[in-house]
Amino acid sequence: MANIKLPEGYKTTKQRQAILQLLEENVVPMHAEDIYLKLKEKGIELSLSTVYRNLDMLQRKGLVVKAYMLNEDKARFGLASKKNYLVCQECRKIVIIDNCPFEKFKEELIEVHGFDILGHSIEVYGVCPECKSKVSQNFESSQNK
Amino acid sequence: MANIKLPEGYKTTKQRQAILQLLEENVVPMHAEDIYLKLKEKGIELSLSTVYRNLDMLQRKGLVVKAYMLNEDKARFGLASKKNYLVCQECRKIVIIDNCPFEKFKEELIEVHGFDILGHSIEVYGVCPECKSKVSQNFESSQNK
DNA sequence: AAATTTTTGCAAATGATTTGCATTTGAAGG
DNA sequence: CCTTCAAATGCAAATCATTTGCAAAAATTT
Ligand SMILES: [Mn+2]
Ligand SMILES: [Mn+2]
Ligand SMILES: [Zn+2]
Ligand SMILES: [Zn+2]
Repeated sequence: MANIKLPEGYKTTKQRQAILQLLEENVVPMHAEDIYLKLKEKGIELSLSTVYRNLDMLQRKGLVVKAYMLNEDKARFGLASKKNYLVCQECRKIVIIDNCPFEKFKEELIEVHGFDILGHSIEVYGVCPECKSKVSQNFESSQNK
Repeated sequence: MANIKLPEGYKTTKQRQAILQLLEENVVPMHAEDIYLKLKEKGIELSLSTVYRNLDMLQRKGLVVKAYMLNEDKARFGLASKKNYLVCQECRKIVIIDNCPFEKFKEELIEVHGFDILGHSIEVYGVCPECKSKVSQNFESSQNK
């Protein structure tokens, strides 16, 4: 069901497939433990160390990206294709930024600093429209009492 | 010597001053333990937990930024003013990106996604000019034997 | 279906970060 | 200076995410 091709020499296991599929379904990069728990719920037998081992190898192979979010101390994992995003500070919702504006910027960096550029990651923190309206409602009602 | 004003209610201690000064001197965001060791070397008496406690409070107050670098699992800490940077994958050198190109991009994000934007962080991974030439030297000499 | 290689689960180890608590230090007044 | 009190420190112990060793299970290959 997961349409991601495993690198040469790695076997297809139900645990590995399930992890990849879950990452595909989820826009929000997940904690290792969340992956473990969600798959358990779905009735898939696996262990937390299997989750870690798979994420680690997928990351080394470039299929998965490991990232830390603001004010969090455990890693999140997501498919490498979903790398630039907006994060709502209220509800943790994530919106993928496509048409990444970085490409234009890249040229400039190469020119100015002489770096060979291998990759990048952009995180933008803010409040999503839904939470914005919630917050102003709360503010209004607190004014009224 | 450190020219950073502490937030209201916090006392000036030699440990705190030393940590801030070290962060000021260093372009590269540092591991908590590196801060601890470097200050010990300089003859300053402090403990690792003091380093952590201070970094934590400075981060909550917005003076310090905590970040994880690619392929590292422990946090680095740097002054908040030095937030967007280039990282050399070889030597870990960091080049601060000033004239952050994000501002132009911001408008677009607000318009398209309706987010209120509170902050952002950009990390670019690559190889610096010095390491580029080292790598090609190594390559050439390995070809010659 | 036997042989080979990879993967898994479990329990134990690791290592960064945090915390409790007794003691020291800094700032403010007198 | 001296006193007072909150804030900060050091140390040891605790926490908790992540890693690892090893024997058993599963996937590929013969
Ligand atoms: Mn979680
Ligand atoms: Mn270090
Ligand atoms: Zn939201
Ligand atoms: Zn370099």
